[in-house]
Amino acid sequence: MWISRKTDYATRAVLALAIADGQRLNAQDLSRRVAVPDAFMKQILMQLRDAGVVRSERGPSGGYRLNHDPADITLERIVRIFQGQLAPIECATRHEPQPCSMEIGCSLRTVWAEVRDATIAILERTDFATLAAQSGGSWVPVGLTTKPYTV
Amino acid sequence: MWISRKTDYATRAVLALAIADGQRLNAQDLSRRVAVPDAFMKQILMQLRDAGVVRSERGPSGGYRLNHDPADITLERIVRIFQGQLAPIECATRHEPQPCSMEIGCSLRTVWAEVRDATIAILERTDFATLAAQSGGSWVPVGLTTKPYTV
DNA sequence: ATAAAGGAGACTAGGTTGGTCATATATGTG
DNA sequence: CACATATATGACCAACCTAGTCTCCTTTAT
Ligand code: SF4
Ligand code: SF4
Repeated sequence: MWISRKTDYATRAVLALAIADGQRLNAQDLSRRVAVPDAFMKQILMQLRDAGVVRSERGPSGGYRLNHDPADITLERIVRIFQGQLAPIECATRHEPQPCSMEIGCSLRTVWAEVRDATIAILERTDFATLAAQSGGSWVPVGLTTKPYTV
Repeated sequence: MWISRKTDYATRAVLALAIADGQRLNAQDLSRRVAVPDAFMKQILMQLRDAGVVRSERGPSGGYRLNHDPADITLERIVRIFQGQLAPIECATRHEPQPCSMEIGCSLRTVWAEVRDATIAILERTDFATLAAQSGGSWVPVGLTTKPYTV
């Protein structure tokens, strides 16, 4: 239970943009498509923009679109933006692990490292082009009446 | 970073007891051996007792010992006691996943399920006899001067 | 000019984490 | 029995994190 709601929301947004296939979507539209409170969605989109994942255009008929080919955006990248390190415990991060007074000869730490590596492997090989393809072009919350992805 | 300090402390305690090989250790001794505040260690040992992992004896020269063969105690079991579900997100738990309005056709969810399965597989195949063996019979915090595991 | 969009940042209720402290109960030893 | 040493129980707490909201400002198409 370590994926925060915010991270989940962000991955939803990126997936929706990947499915939209280059179309520009505004924050409100996007927030309805992925069932996220729109004020919160805006905040999340800012972070995605700062991280270079999406780019924004202002003014009426402005909005957001992906900054790269969906095939080049991995789930690992999005998760890292919002969650930081992927190791289950601080002593087992790949980069600058936090020292622990028990770490000498700690066999637990190698297990956590295994979990870390397995997790990273899965998230790195998962890109949003594949995820979009698996969604078959349609992915909407239950109860959304407006036709999805048609202006 | 989803393993809480408490869970880490609990796994340390169980590993120390596994290394002690059936010897009875009291809370204070144990707390020094694994570098955990002793009042907190007691609280954790209560939870481990309630879960049936350790058994306790009261009075002078009382203490705790493992309730089963270390080979029969998996890391998965200890983690579940303190953390509950192992899935990275509520919608992807094996038992009674939390419904989500986006779940129909959600390709993200299958990825989280992959992460869940990989994690569980590693933690289930890791038992404390193996972990103890890998520690080579000695595992103490830096700075502990008293001879470990010799009365 | 106006309206529709993004941008920046302060604020917060409620829950979780990582503990502490006081007190009661059980038991081995002399 | 008295006493020291242990576990047992439960209340309590500060700090931090989560999941948001709200207000006001700037940009831009028409
Ligand atoms: S005890 Fe081992 S697993 Fe736990 S934090 Fe220290 S090094 Fe890591
Ligand atoms: S959007 Fe998909 S991954 Fe996220 S919570 Fe809903 S079902 Fe799970």
